[in-house]
Amino acid sequence: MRFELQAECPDTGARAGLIHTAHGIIETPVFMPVGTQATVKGVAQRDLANDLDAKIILANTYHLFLRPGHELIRAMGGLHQFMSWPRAILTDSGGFQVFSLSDLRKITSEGVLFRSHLDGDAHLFTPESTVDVQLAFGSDIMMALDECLEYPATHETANRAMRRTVDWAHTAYQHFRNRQQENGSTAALFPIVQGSMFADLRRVCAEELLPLDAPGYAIGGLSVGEPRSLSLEMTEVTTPLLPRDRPRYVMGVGMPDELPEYVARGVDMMDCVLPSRNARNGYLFTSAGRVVIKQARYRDDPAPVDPKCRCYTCRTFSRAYLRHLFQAGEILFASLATLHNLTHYLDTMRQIRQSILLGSFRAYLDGVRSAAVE
RNA sequence: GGACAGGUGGGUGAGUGGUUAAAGCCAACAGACUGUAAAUCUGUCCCUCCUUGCGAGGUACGAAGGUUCGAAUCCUUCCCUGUCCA
Repeated sequence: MRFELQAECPDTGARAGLIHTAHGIIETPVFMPVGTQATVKGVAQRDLANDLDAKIILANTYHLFLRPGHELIRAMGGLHQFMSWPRAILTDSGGFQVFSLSDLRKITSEGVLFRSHLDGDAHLFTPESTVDVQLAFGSDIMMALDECLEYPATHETANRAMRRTVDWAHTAYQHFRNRQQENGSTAALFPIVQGSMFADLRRVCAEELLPLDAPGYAIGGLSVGEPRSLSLEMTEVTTPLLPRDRPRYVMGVGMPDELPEYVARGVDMMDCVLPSRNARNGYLFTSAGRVVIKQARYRDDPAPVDPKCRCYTCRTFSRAYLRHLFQAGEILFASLATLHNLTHYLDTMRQIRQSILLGSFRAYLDGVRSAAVE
């Protein structure tokens, strides 16, 4: 994996670049649709590749390890072949499940002991094992196991979790390099900066991860319930510490109008379940703000969801029809809504990238900010 | 015409003398959702009023009467529905 920096905004931290992977080139800044269980819920791979033109998607180590299992995926030719997705795949390590499944796990210095949410079986996830599982998947970008904390957390707790995350990252790297020598994997492994909402911890964490000389760095532990301003603040204190010539990935963000804010702070990669999950819950993102399509006001609205949107859903269907599908619980709704929301996110990122390349990102950002004030 | 079984809030359906304006589910309405245990979850869901409170009135379990301190619950008559028999 190689990162090629193409342009930098003179007024902000925004950058445009290319990530070269074994499964294609990723234009950055990029938004990565989340496909936890080897599927972006409601969207066929054909639409992901054609209509959406997504260059990379996410999948999840914890979920795919439990079902169908990494050995099965390996036997099926790897994750790309298994799910018929020839483009890039980033897999999260299961670190987020430390947070989201906090009732079902126990953390030790060795790793995370999960009790499966499916059948209660115990599974120990370690920095080494999660590398091995992701190697079995054949992920293009693998994530190091980290400890994602809830918010709020005390400085002491955050420090302990951050220390553990650093240790685990080094352990994971050592293991990964050994494996690389054995099998010549072209995968990249990203360590994750933690430290909760404490700038000093974020700094220490970043500094201690730098010796890994990783091909990319992630900022994790955000979007766990903290005020939005804090997420941006933590990003802002961290990105300047990360290597300029490596992609930076902020995990789990954000709302559409926050995307350029992260980009302005030097972020190249983002992912979030909001466009897909909210779509299924009747909440659509548009160029004019949100359209909660399930609301009664759209009952007889013949307009498209977003007249400015190029997606199949907006080109073809009325708000009234989409609301009807939602009300009736029709499965097509999830597909059409998710296709739209992801189009909105990906097109937004393409606009952002374009503006950086053209040198007009500052104006773009100001436009987004003044629109938010109105 | 006769015999049974029934009629409960938008629907379904509990409740068979007293914390019952009436469970649960569904529908409807509103909200939440940020490296997905999510096609999930939460709230509201008879009317009116206010000092918005486990607040005050009013109306309500087919209809009308009755029994009772008290009735969706017991009695009488009527209306309606379903099944069966003529």
